[in-house]
Amino acid sequence: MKSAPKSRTEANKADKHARILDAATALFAERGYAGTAVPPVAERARVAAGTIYRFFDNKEALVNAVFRRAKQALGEALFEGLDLEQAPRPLFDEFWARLYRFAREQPEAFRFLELQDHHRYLDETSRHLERTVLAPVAVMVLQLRELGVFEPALPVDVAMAFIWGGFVGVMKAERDGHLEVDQRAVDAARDMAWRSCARVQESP
Amino acid sequence: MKSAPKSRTEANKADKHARILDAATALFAERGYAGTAVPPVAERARVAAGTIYRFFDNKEALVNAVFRRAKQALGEALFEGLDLEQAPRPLFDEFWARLYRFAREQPEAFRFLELQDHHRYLDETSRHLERTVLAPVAVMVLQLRELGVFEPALPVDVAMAFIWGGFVGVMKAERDGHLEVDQRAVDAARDMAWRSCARVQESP
Amino acid sequence: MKSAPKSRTEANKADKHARILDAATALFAERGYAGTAVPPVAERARVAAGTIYRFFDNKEALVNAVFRRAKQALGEALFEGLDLEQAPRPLFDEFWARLYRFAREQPEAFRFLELQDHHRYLDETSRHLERTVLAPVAVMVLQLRELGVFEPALPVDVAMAFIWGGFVGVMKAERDGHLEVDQRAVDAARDMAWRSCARVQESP
Amino acid sequence: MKSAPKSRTEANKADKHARILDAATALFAERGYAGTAVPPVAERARVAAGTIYRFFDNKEALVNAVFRRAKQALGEALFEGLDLEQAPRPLFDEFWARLYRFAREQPEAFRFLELQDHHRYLDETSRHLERTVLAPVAVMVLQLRELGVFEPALPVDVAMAFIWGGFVGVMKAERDGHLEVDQRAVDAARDMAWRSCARVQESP
DNA sequence: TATGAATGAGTTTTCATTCAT
DNA sequence: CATGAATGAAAACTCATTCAT
Repeated sequence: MKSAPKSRTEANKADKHARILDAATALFAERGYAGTAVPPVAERARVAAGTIYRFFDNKEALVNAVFRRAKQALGEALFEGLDLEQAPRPLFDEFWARLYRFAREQPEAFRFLELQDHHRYLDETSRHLERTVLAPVAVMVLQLRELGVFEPALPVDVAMAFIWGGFVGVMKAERDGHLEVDQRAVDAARDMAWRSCARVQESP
Repeated sequence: MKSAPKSRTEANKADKHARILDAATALFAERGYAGTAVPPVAERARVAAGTIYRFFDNKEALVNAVFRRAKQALGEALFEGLDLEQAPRPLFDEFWARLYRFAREQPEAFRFLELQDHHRYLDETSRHLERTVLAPVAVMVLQLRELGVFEPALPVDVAMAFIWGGFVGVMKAERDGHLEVDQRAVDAARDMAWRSCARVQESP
Repeated sequence: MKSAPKSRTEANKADKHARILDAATALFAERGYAGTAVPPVAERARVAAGTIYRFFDNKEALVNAVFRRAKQALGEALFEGLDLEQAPRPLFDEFWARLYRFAREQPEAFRFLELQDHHRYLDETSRHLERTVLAPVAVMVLQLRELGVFEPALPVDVAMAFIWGGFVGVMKAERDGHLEVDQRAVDAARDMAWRSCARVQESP
Repeated sequence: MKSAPKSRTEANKADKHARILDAATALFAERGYAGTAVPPVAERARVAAGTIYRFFDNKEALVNAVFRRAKQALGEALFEGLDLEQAPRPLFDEFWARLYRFAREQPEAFRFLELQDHHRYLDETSRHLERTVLAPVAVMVLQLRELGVFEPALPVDVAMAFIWGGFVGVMKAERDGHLEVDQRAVDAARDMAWRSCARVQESP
């Protein structure tokens, strides 16, 4: 089921393309888009500066490609092969574990996605992806609310924004040195996230 | 009991200083530090570009001043005159209301503070302020945990990062067009925040 | 023989004028004309920057005034009350002593005069002064040559340039740390200068 | 026995480097360091302004490179292949001729070296070169003194500073229009220099 | 008249992009 | 195609000069 074997040249080319995206992701994540010059990206990717322009029209096209790849990777990390038939709490726990694994395994992509000035350079395609990728989460939240596991009055969009923000906040706190995120901390955050949505048991 | 009236010149000077900080806060919030050139800041502040350098040694000193003023304002908005003797839930609600008011009344300061990766340019004084200003929140969380209102196992640092991140996530979702933050949404987010920490009632 | 007493205001004014010239001489000597900003001159002179422009049309007028005062001072130091009737060697020694005293008592003026980029900003009046002030030296050299004390073939202009340059070279070497100019060194230089011109005794 | 021919590109690069140094030497010599802006240097070197910063970190690095090249060139012009075994007077005459040839063939380098107050921008390496290059002259003077050709009491450092200054003074006088330096003048200056050091014949 | 804050043109320096090799 | 030196427009910053007070 493999795709046709690529020629040496093509493989090489794909390789360079990936190296450029890797380098750009890392540097944009660290210094921001405006704060990153193109030549350092080239250097980190071990290509010439001019080569970047054979793959991407300009710096803005590059950052959009970086964004899309990162967002896609996030979507895959969260949902690929996810068993939606599980009981709510195990499903939620797996979701959280996947989120955390993504943040650890692709820290640059995660961090880049959380940069805040995206709106200045994202094109329509990227913006659309932004809206699409996390859509399954909305479905999950909606279902759990219907099932009576989550608060009936919980607004789905608020819930998603809050939980996502909460996770990001924890990871950002670590980067800023306010916190060390070990398994205990991740679990604590996960439990907070769950409780924030879960239906409160009425005392008898 | 007012302080002595300032001379025209002094008032003017303070004025310019403030106008520069205002302009810089707004533009840094919108475009990021590296993405903002000095002349647009000057133009927005209605001063010449060179004037900025009479008040601030360089662009980095300016962004640090912006940061400090914003952080101070946040601290004041959250804690000034806050009655810590209230019952836990009303106290928490007031805290949340103050947070929201700050985000609404000083949107640029809020946005600058929370939507930027500051670590590249903050100096030691600013970093110290960063650590200091929200310290009272930690105290609050700690007390509520001691009182048995919050989960006994709740790690204070994780809780703060998560709730803060959740709030930021909600405001960011609004800016990104994913959400409209009206009173209902704010209340929903507040309730999520509370539940995320609150001790779960054991079923009998 | 004093000039009419000046009013307080006039004295004050003359004072400021002198302070500005002093400050400018010192800073121009140290940093060069182009390397010296006007505000530091004002600060050193304890006047406001704008005040300088009440006394001098612009920076160029200021540097010309500095030049003229320094050159005049040099002329006076060298020739005022000089007894031209002395025997050649004592006359030469006194001349050298006066030159050295000027370099020591007005080091900034001396150093400023030896800066090399004067031609960029000196106006015609200053240039004329340049040519005039040292004219008496030419006369001295000429006479000594006529008297057979100096070499008969000695070109007056070369002799003046060489000796002046030699003295400057010694003082500059001190500034550059290559040399300490004490009395012994001054005397050695003086003797070199004398010998460089003096008629060589034929061996019998 | 030639070195391997350089590729077009390499030659071109070395060329640009040299052109920039040439242009900078000429302009710094004429207007001083602070008085020279970078774009005129670029224009004279027929490169873009930005190109200068590919070769030199900043303007200060450029002026240091200019200084070193000029000082090296002076050292070579004075000492390369100089036959130290000659009789004192012919050796001195050759030294003087070399000095004059340098001033004529590389007027900008000579002028830059001697007509600037370098101490504001020279780095340690340049300062070291400054002290090193003329060291052989000191040796020469010392030997001639030992041999009894020069005055026994002649202080070497004063002698060097005086003679060097004298030469510079003569060349400066020419540039200032006080003098025309033809062979006769050069010879006259050379003889002055010699006499300034030479042991005086006692009358019998 | 003196002040010194403000100005904005000019300076040094950076960097996205091109193009000869 | 890939390279990376070169470009020049734009950024950060300086400073001679002005003018409201």
